[in-house]
Parts: sequence; C-alpha cells; structure tokens
Amino acid sequence: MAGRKLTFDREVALEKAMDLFWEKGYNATGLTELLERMGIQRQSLYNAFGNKHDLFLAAIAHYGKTVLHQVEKQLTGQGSPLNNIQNFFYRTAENGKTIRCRGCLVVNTMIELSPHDPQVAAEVERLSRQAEKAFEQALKQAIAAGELPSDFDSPKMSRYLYHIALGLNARTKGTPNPEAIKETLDIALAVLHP
Amino acid sequence: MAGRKLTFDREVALEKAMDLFWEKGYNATGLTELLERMGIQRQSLYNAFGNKHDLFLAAIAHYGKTVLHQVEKQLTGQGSPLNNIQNFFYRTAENGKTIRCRGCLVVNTMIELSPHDPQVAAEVERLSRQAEKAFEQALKQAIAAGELPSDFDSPKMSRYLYHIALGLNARTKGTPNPEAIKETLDIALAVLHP
DNA sequence: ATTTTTTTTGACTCAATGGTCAAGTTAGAA
DNA sequence: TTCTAACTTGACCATTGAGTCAAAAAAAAT
Repeated sequence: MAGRKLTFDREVALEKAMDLFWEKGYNATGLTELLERMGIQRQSLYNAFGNKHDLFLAAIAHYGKTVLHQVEKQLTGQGSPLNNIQNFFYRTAENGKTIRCRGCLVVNTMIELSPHDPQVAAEVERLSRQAEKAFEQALKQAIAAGELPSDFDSPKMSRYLYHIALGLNARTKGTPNPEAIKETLDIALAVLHP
Repeated sequence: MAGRKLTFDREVALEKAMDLFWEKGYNATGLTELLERMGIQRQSLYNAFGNKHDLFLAAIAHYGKTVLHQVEKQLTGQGSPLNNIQNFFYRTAENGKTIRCRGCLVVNTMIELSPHDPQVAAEVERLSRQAEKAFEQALKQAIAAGELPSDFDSPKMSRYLYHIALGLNARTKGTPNPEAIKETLDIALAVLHP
C-alpha cells in the first residue's frame, strides 16, 4: 500500500497506441514506434498493459468506449433520427478525402486478425454488436418519430446498415472517391424511404 | 545464351504464395513459411520473383487472372444474368461456413496495405475496377435479356454491387453468420427487382 | 525519516526477419 | 565436348522483432 504514481496518463497513452494501430494495423506496428508515439518507456508499457497483444486488446476496447460511443451519440442524439443515420454515412464518405484515411479500426482488425486470433475476434464481435445496436436504436427512434412505418424490421435493417458501413469503410481505405461513394449511398439508403 | 531451366513450375509456386498471402495477409506471412509452402529454395524465390514485395504484387495480379476471372465467367456466363449475380452473392455468403474463411484477397489487401503502399494500391485499384466491370457486364446482359428495365443505370449499380461485395467479404471474415448475411443480401439485392 | 512499494531507465536477450553471397550443379548452344 | 549462362543450395548477414532484467529513483504510508 504505497508506491509511486504513474507519471504518464494511462488513457492518453492508450489513445496514442490506438491511433497508431488504427493507422497501420497490428502487425505493421512495431514496439519501438509504439513507445515513441506513446511517449513512454519500454518497461512502462509492459507494466501498464502487459504485452503488445494485450495493449492491442485494450486499444480496440478503448475504440469502442470513445469513437464508437461518439457514433452512438451521433446516431441517437438530437434531431431527426433518419437524418442522423444518413448524416453518419455521408460524413463517413467525406472522410475519404482525408490523406491517409484510417477507415474504421474494427473493420481493419476484423480483416487483419479475426480469423486467426479468437481473443481479438471476440472483442471485434462485441464492438460489431455495439455498432449494430446503435443503428437499431436509431431506427427505433425513427419509427417512434413516425419517420418509418411501425412494421419496419429494425433488427434486420440494423444488420443491413452495418453491412453497408463495412463496405463503406473498406472503400474509403482502398479508393477514396467520395463522389462515387455518395451515389452508392443514395442507392443503399433508399430503404429508409419506403 | 544458354542456361538451366526452372525445376519448379512458376505458376504453381505463385499460386501457393497467393494462397498463403490470402490466408494470412502480407505482414503476417514470413519468408520461411512462404518458401516451405511454395516448395522452393530461398534464392529461387529471389531469382524468380525479385523480393517479398514483388512476389506479393505478382500474387495479387495472379488473383485477378484466376479467381476474379472465374467470378467474371460466373457472372457473365450461361443462364439468367440476374440469377448469376444473385448466386454469386449467396454463394459467397455460404463460404463463411468454411473454417478459416479467407475472404477476398483484394479486400484484405485494400485494408492492410493500400493506404501506405502506392504500388499495391494501384494494383488493387485495377482489380477493383475489373470486379466492377464484371458486375456492369452482367447488369447489361440482364437489361438485354429484358430482366431489367432499359433505363437501369448499370455503371452506377455496378459500383453499388461492388460496395455490397466489399461488406460481404469483411463480414465473412469477422462473424461468418450465413443466416444473417443472407437476410441482408435479400435487402441489398432488392434493387435488382425494380 | 525511514520503510515499502511502485515506476523508471537503459542495457540486454534471443529468435526471426528479409535479404545476400559464393560455390556447386545443370543444361542449352557453339 | 566444351563453354557458359542460368538455376540451386545452404551458409551467412545485418537488422529488427517482442520481451526481460536489475539497478536506480521516487513517492505514499508508517
């Protein structure tokens, strides 16, 4: 019951790690680069986070608590639920303009690690459900607001929207062409105007 | 000018390399593992393919000439064009049942390397266009066959189908749940019954 | 102020990485 | 048959990978 306090902010360091993993993926990110970016010493990392793999697990969990949580708020916040959903998609498409678009950490990880890493796969699964739920919540709000018919199948449709979001994030990493993507979204989101 | 002939079949070796990259991605695949799988010696690889990066470039090009070409034939071959398109999607969804689903090498690469590797990005872009074109071809055939109205916008719709395919491949790697995916495809492909 | 617990620091380990070298072998051409 | 360009072999190299160790430093708690 004593001891020194951490000189660095654990959350801040974790966020930096998340950013780097987000940019480069798990395998392409080296310890040295990670330490540099996090601004901490080697042993500090191992004390605070275990090892690289555990750190990654913490990083994607952090992604859920911050980035995905922000998306949830965006989707289920003030204003027209339907507009919120559409804005989310069109705004994400705009992100493609950014140099070095990072896409979505969950999607990136799903593809890089899920098939070979059960632990990561489980967390990715959790986060995916979280995203789906956010869509479902928004759809339910839209029904409640009378923007969608009361027999609108929101669970099924939330999985559909999630599917569209996956494709969107892949596309913004590959060939970020906001114009073409917008056209596609127009088609994909037509289901929201039944 | 004389010299010995290659004792191994270059195409076969390349195919093996492609398979491994497809399963594990670029960064997670080591030279040693690659050589083992290809059944050739280290220097032979460097003679025949240059280096790891060049080999990868060759591997994804090979993917275009074999796997994607097969898909093209599937899409634009005998039978109802519309059925061909739908079958492609539903069959891909079924692949999720396979243990260790590899998804699509182009999608995997797009996400792992495109943002940081212009050479790879260019090839991925080429292959993506190739896939889009295949969809467009099939849609045109469907129009010609009277299965779609003559004012159906096939270029735009081919990009949309490509988008759906991206999401599909991501999903089969993450949470391969063919049932849920089929439901999503029902929604996504409703545009083919205008 | 002393003890105790923790963090920090930087040197260190060791396996694996991609890539190279030079000697040995093979086969097409003269 | 000889020459020689090309392929094969296995040893080799430098670098980097993740992860460890032990000593030094710092701050709570007694």
